[in-house]
Amino acid sequence: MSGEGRVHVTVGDVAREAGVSVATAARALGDYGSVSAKSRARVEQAAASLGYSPNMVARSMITGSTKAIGVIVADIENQFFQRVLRGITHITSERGYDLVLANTDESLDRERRALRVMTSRRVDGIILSPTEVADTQEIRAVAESGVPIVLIDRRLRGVNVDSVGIRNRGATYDATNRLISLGHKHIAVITGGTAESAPVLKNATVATLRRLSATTLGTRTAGYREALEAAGLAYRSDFVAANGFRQEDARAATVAFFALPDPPTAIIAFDSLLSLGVLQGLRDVGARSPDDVSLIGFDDAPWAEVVDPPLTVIGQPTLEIGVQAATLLLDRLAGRGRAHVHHRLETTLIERGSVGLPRLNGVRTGPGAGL
Amino acid sequence: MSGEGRVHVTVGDVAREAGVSVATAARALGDYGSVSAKSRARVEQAAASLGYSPNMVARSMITGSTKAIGVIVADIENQFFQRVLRGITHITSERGYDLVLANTDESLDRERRALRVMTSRRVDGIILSPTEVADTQEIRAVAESGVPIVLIDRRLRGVNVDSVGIRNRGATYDATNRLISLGHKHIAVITGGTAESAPVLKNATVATLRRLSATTLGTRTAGYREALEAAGLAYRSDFVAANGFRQEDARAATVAFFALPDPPTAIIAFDSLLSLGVLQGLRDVGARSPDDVSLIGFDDAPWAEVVDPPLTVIGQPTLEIGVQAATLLLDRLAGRGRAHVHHRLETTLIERGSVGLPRLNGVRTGPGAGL
DNA sequence: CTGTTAGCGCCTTCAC
DNA sequence: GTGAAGGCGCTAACAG
Repeated sequence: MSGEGRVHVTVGDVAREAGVSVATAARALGDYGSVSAKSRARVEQAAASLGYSPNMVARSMITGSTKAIGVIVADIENQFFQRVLRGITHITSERGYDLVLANTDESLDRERRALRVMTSRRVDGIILSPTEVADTQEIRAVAESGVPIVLIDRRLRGVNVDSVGIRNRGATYDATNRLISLGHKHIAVITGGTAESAPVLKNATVATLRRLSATTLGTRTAGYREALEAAGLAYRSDFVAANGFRQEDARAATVAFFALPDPPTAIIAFDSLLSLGVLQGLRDVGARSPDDVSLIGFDDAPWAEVVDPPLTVIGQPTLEIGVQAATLLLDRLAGRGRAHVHHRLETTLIERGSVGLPRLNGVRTGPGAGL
Repeated sequence: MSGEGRVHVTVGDVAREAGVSVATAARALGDYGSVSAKSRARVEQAAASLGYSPNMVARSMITGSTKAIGVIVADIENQFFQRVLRGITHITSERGYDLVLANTDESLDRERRALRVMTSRRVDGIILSPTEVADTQEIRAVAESGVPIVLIDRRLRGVNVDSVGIRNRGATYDATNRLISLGHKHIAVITGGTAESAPVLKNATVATLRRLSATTLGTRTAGYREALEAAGLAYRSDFVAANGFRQEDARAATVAFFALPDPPTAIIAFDSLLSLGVLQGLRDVGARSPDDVSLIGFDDAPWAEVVDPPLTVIGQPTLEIGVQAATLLLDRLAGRGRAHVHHRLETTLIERGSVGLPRLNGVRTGPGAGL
């Protein structure tokens, strides 16, 4: 066994050692109230010699604040959330808050559990990237219980909390448009949606998609559809893949696209992991980008520049999303209460080498030169 | 403002509502002791109608266990730690533990702070990836205070705690050997070390490197040096880059290699982010892999297969490292105390397209065919 | 500036 | 099986 079970030094111990009262010791140790320089010195010395470590759980109990922020992400392995996480820690660690982390893997059930964990741990606030089919009921309940929540990436209709994300519809609208302007008429999207959302993403009307904007995917799909419509291009549900958000799923979807009698000449992938899957799928079927298909990914990953071909992407200010989310939350905790806000940050189309003219009957054609 | 400041329902409230004593309510709610089915039902119903949420901080205070694990990683943005984290959550969430996360960015000071945070929060155990120049003093103190610690990735001499990592020396030894067998004589490494460790990594003897195996980098460098020695190849300190662990640093180091009168014909990068930097640096100087230089990366990233060229890597069982670390820790918490162990997992050289014959005077030569 | 006292919400004896 | 009382370590209020 490992020692005789953790015995901690308390303020009382320090006080005794320093020859002062618990209150004075606590004041010096907790850095509040006023303590004479002399007492403070004695307490600090006693604390050091005894190896005192403040007990945050006791402190939290009395102050009602844990100085902890709950972070619930949909997928830890996604580049996007890692950068966001870093943005969050930048702010929180600077302001003396620690993080309790939970991963939902896009599972609604785990999201609920995570929410309960955070409530139970009495975190001071929560930063949450809701799953696509979020349980607004539970989120709303937590928010109403008085724990500030900031949603990232996704916004939820009917839930009155802050949110930070990007202009999803505009981003895909612009990207789709870029492809259309090059002459592409057969543009497919890999949404990353799962079995639950697939029917909606594939068959709902644009109006419905926009209304159900609980989902990032819905909104992005809407932007794509709208660009198609604006250009008078036909929409085909078989060009919308929604078979999962993992790399392998995107790979399979890509292969499936090329099994179609008339494969798409361009593909937009809704996140960086999916882009990777498309690249693999392309290899599987022996297609080359941009010669055979143009490809636009979402999220500028560190590898985007060195893949073959260098990937054209819709860049999101990921770090900034985290920074803003944390700032919003901590400001609210600091009492600077105000109406709830929804920050929509801008994206940038970063053009590299994966977009070109459409290939028609084996010949590349189009109104202008490639990118 | 957001409501009148979080008022929580307590066991007392539930007890009153259910018409039982606090003790009985607490027993039903906390699921311990024995409660009649009837009381339990009434308590549960009262809890549900009141929206009771157990207060973990109060519970922790009395039980002495927070059911929380502190995870301290060196770099959240590194692929390696993300996978490890996922491995950890697999196990911990299943066994009812939550995670408190801290990032050190390879800063010793932040590592100390993180350790203090974890102590203060009274986490039940800690999983830590120590910085290269770890403060064994502080880590040892925490371990001796009775909080179990499991080290990941890196092992620390003189600190008596569990650790999980890979056979670092063997991995680089084998990789270097592979290159040597193809005829490479000028092999460089990008260690990712920083200014502090650079002099040691570049100039220490192999024996010293092995002894100071606090560091992964030291051990990896030792493996590289030993392979060189075994083959009778000269060691050159200007072939060892230790100018930082960021992508940009590796890029700069690569460019610097090619400014040498006789650039290396092969490069080994010590982690996946560094590999990416090398790839960029290669582009900067207009060198192609594997024609101009062979490249071996560390850690099989999701993008390794689709970069140009597909990257040959030393694959680590990252997920498994997390799983084993968490399992080790929780088993120890469960009282299954035993001697401290050091798990060294095996790596695999995954050969793809970035390794070939060395280029000599503009002509590729070597004993065999390329990979 | 300092000390005393009460109590945060829960679990744990200890009686009954 | 149930209830009453005590206390985990700390801070908040109030006197001095």
